[in-house]
Order: sequence, then structure tokens, then C-alpha cells
Amino acid sequence: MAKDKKLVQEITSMEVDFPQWYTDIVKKAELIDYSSVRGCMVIQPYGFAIWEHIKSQLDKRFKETGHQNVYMPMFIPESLLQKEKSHVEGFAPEVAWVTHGGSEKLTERLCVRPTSETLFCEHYSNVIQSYRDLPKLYNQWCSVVRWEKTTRPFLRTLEFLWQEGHTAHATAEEAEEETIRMLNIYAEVCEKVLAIPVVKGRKTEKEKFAGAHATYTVESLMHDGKALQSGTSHNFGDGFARAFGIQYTDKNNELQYVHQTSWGMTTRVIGAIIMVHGDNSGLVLPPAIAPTQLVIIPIAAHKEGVQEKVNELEERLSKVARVKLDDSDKKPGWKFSEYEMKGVPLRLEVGPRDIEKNQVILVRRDTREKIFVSMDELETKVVEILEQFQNDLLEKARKHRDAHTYVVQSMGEFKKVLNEKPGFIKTMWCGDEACEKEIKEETGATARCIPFEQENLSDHCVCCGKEAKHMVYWGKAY
RNA sequence: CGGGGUGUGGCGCAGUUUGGCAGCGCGCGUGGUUUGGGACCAUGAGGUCGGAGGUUCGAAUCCUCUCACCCCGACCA
Repeated sequence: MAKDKKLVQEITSMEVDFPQWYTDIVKKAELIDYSSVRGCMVIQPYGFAIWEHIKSQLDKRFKETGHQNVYMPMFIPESLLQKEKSHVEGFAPEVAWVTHGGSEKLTERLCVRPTSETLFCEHYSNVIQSYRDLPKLYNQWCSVVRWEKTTRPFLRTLEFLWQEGHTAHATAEEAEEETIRMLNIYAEVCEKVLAIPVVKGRKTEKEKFAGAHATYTVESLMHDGKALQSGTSHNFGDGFARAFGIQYTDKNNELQYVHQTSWGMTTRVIGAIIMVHGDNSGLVLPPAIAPTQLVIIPIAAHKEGVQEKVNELEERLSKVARVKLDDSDKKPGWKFSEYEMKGVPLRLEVGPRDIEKNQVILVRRDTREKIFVSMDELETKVVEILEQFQNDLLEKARKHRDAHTYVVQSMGEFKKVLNEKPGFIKTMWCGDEACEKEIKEETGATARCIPFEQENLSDHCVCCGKEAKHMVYWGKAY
């Protein structure tokens, strides 16, 4: 099969127009519908099912590491939002305000949460008294609102779904451990569940979260060479604790400020899944989060024995995978295209000829490889192929990422590479914000992260030539 | 928020330059024939042409305002 052969005419080729390809997939795969509110989207059942699987994978890991789910209000009084100075400065430009309740004007306007640090802080200041109350390991699943100028489905919407973890610890060390622990969970979910390879690292001072002491991130690379921040974990130090007066009495009966963290992952990763794995026939979903892992398509269903056989197979395979049987009266060819568009990892075809031979045909969505499998060993084969599929997706994405990661030593090279073959740029950097700004102005690339895995590419900063402090990943970002 | 583009049945579009019966393809309903890569025949339903105002005997078409969406920038998960 020719690479990326396009079988679905309704999707724009990604080589022709990548943004349009993205929009086509999001609509044609029935992930979302646009709503009457600018920048807000309806997440349809298929799209939401993907989110539910991501959610359960994350939630499981949060609980395994001792976190509890809570729910905070969606409104924040203006005075509360303003308690931490750099935090409010970071978010003020994009908050939505509630000014009226019914026809009554409110005495204090309420902001619709853009994030809930301030609410958690207020609550923590009420419930934390002693070192015995620590740590507090809370998480919430909710939506937040940020009044963005321009929006795109999943990647940037006015309202989006996410989880936000907020923890309070007795010591700085514990907070740092927690921050890294959660970053590692995000990296694991990205790679093992979403099959998206990530670079783990720290954000520069310029790029870090408003109010944070340090921000860590997992960065991934999309098919068009643009970068996407896929999850973040912040160490707040005791900055918020001082602003909100969150203190506890330690073992020596002395008052101490808590050390806090927060971390989040959003529906944006669905955009990443589309842009990392998708092809010109539509979505390609990692089995771990695919709402349907295997679709059964009967061939010549009216012929004797076919309907009975697919019913039997559906029942058998439902025990080992998420299975859908499509015995509607559409033509098989139509169904093939439809489920390719929706990214279903495995398709099972069975017709009279197969039944005679006691076999079925399995077709992989990613390679379109046809695999003939005996009915007798179907369950083990399906499980095996799905596992292989999941691993292959990650490897394919990793190869693409590595092939689009470039080392550059000069600004000229930097600009040239970014223009001609977009991807991650690895360079040395002096650590000076002036250089970071200059690079952005000159090339359009931002510092994605200072990776934990440092390499010494040279001794001097790519921009100013002075002594280099860090190796940095740069890229144009979504 | 700056630049560009688009709004016509559920979807995709033609018609707008030069004002004159609201069209096409897909999809949808019904009946039938089909079924290993988006089937075919017959028949039917579905529209205040994004909205408001104006010009005109007459506006999808011209003018003014406005709203929404898409793309490219600046800002952001």
C-alpha cells in the first residue's frame, strides 16, 4: 500500500493545507460541532469518549499516588483573584466576568475561573492547621474559561475541560518531589497511553506559569513540525501560601508556610493525538484510548451464516477489546472509509468465503496491513495486534520527532532550518532573557523547555555568543 | 486586536461582476435491486439566501451597519 494513500476524498490532504486537514478531521470524525458561542465547541459522543478514556487513565494514576478528587466553585470574587500579584497579572487579560445576578448588579464582580489556584488557596488556609493536616493532595476535573483572541477546536477554546491538581506540603523538598512526580505521570500517559513521545524539562522564567516558582512541562512535536505543550506541573514554593496566609504549626510548635504545587492536562491533548497520529484518511487512535478498538464489518450479510457469525464474533471479542459491530445496510466500502476516518485501530472483515475457511481478515488502521487469522486463535491475535499497534504508533511518532529535531549553532542556521523544515531546534543558550526575546523576534520560535537530559552542543549561546548555561529546545508552538 | 477570506436546504457549492421564477451534487425519507474499498433505479421531503436597515416596480445580487466562522500574525493550555 502506497504511503498515506488517500482513500477518503472528503478530507483535505495534510500536505496541501495542514490547518484545513485538522479541521476536516475534527468535523468528519464527529469529534466536535461548532456552537453558537464564538470559540466554544460541542464535544460530541465520539470525541467525549476519547476524553473519558484519557481521563480514566490519568485519574487512576492520580489515585494510585494518593490524590483525592474535589470540586471547587466556578466563580472567583475579584478580590480573591487579586491576592497574588503576578498570578492576577498573568490571567487578568483573559478572564470573563460576571457582573449581574438576574437583574441585580453584584457588589463585587465574579470571575469565571481561568484556573483555581486562588480557590484552593483560600480553602487550604481554612483547613490546614497542623503538620498533621499535610500533605493535602487534591485534584479536580472541571472546565475553565479563558477569553482567547483566536480559537481552534481542542487546541484553544474559550472553555476547555481539564484536571487541575493542587497540593500543599510541609517542605520545599516535598513540593518539588510532587511536582516532578506528576510531570512523570504526564510523560508516562503521553507515551504509553497516547503514544506521543515527549521532551521533559523546565520552562524558562519568561514562559513559566504566572505566580509559579518553577514550571515543568512535557513538550511534543506535531506532524507539521509545530510544538505543543501537552502537560504542565508547577512548583509554587511558598509564594501563594504567603499571599493567602496558608500556615501550619510544625512539630516544634512554630508557624510555617506550606509549599504548593499545581499541575494540569487538558482536552488539548486530543488535538495532539490528531496531529501526531492522523493521516490523510483521517484519525488514527492509539488502542488505549480508542472508544472502539475493533470494528466488525460483515461482508454479504444477507448470505447464509454471516449475520450469525458476526454476532458470535462480537460476543467473543467483546471480552478482550472494545468492539463495535456495524451490520447496518451501508456498503462495506463505505464502512471501511468511515471507520478509517474515525481512527478505529482494527477492522475485522468476515464474509462467506472466510467462514468456509474458518478465518477472518484483520486490517490495521495505521499500515492497512491485511492479516488473515484463524477463528480459533482470534482473541489472542487481536490482543497481540492491538498491543503491537500501540507500540508501533509510539515508535513511528518518535522517529518523526527525532527526524525533525535539529541542532543549530548560529542564528542564520536557526532561521533557515525553522523556515525550511520546521521542528524542534536544539541550541545552547546563555540564560539571558534578552536573547530569548531576540530569538523569538527573529525566528518566531519560543523556548519550549530546558530539558532534564542536557547535552553540551557547544560552549556559547546561539544568540549572543557568550558562555552557554543550558541546552534548550525551541520551536513554533500551538 | 491587525491583515486576508467565507456566510445560499443537514453537508459541499453554483448563481452576485451586468438586479428579473432559488439551483446543482451529496446526504435524508419511501419502494425495489445490490453488498470483498464510499452501489444503482424510481420517487419524495427539505430554503425568511447569516442578521438589520436602505436604494429599486423588483434585491441572494447594489449601498450602509452588524454578527459568526476559517486562515495568517501578535497573546495563550
